Amino acid sequence: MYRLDTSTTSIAILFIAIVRSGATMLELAVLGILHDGPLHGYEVRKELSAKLGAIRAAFSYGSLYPVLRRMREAGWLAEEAPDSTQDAPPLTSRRGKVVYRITAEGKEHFSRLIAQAGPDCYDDEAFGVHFAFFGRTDPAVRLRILEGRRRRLEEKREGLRDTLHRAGQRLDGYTLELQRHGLDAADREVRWLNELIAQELFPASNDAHTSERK
Amino acid sequence: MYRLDTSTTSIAILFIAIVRSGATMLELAVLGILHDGPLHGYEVRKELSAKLGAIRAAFSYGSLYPVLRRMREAGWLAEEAPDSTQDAPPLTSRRGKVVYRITAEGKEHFSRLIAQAGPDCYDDEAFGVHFAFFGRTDPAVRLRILEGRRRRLEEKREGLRDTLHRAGQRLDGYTLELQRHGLDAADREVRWLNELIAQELFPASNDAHTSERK
DNA sequence: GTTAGCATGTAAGGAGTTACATGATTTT
DNA sequence: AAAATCATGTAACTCCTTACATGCTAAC
Repeated sequence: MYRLDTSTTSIAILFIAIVRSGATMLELAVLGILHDGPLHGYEVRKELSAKLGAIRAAFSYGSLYPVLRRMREAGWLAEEAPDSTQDAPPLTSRRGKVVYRITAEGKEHFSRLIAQAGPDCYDDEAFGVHFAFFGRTDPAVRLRILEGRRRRLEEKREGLRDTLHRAGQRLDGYTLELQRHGLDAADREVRWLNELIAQELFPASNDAHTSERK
Repeated sequence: MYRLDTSTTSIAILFIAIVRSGATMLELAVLGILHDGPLHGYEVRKELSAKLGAIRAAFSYGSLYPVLRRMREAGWLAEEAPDSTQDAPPLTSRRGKVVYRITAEGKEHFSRLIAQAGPDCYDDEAFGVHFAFFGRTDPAVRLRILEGRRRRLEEKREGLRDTLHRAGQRLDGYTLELQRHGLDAADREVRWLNELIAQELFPASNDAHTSERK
């Protein structure tokens, strides 16, 4: 009995350790972006800014570079040999570009992070980052995330409607306007998600209104 | 000359200290919410959640309580005497509710924070918080913030359009969809801001389409 | 008399930013 | 040769969350 308890505990701890191992958005995004080919830090930021421009401002170098180093140390990234390509070899002293590529371990880690996709990933930002990498995400996981996000937004909508009804009269005009705008945005995003979910379920008709019913 | 230099430096440091003195969103929000009357911590969170529900999730107690304490120490809040009202006096030992009210200094600080309103306050969240307290904001400052926010969104829109045009073909369908949705949301918010700005400038016609032209 | 909800707090740490410091390469 | 831009990095700090710990009050 004691033995069983102990091993159960160990497994639980291991599980927790895996589940909550520093899955920051930045790490996920870096793995995702390097999936498409090696880049150096500066380029990583640019690509990330383009890919995630819709959902957040650019990451600062102050967070990017340390993360790249840590990810290399963890084995998820490796420094690309600077040879082969016609980059003039440094010749003088050091401090050239450092080109990173994703390793096999890195790809595995990325898949694990994506598949895990817990309730955290229904937040505005986390959802956006996950969505941006849907191209490399399992269809079942895609659906789960879309539905989770929709759920989250529906809750938010309810909260806002509640506030408008129950406390509406004692809120000033600007606050009311803010609630209305938020409610509207949430409504729109729910509709957007509905379309996306429908497309995931019935990937058929590529837009044009076909005569098929439903 | 030396004297002048030294005092100039001192003034500069003091100025910096004032300008960048921990103007967190939470502090601003607490001051704003207590402007309407004294509350204890638990209630502060509830009121804040209602007021800011459109723009962010509830603050955690883990940040709220320490902030309340620091703000009391700074003199912006004071503990409301628990007397007068019919709250049964504690009788036994301690740890009753702690009711906070805003002080005169707190009101001043709030006004200063609002009037300052730098470029930081055009971010999604900071803008939302500032907007929520427009009822206590000087009209000129309101206009400045609305226009700054609009500017910010226009830049974002440009960035997104750029990405769609210049890198559109090498982005996958999901990423494109994300950009389009972001662009749409930005468009909408710009239009919303345009209406708000118009209302600030010409506070007349309270909605109904009057026959006045323009 | 014990569960559930109200209420207050602390300690540790996560995920980033800002500001700084430096060097290489390209443009003017 | 100066200025701009590309490129890498560190140290200190900020703001907030999670997880924990505690106690009071009402309802069942």
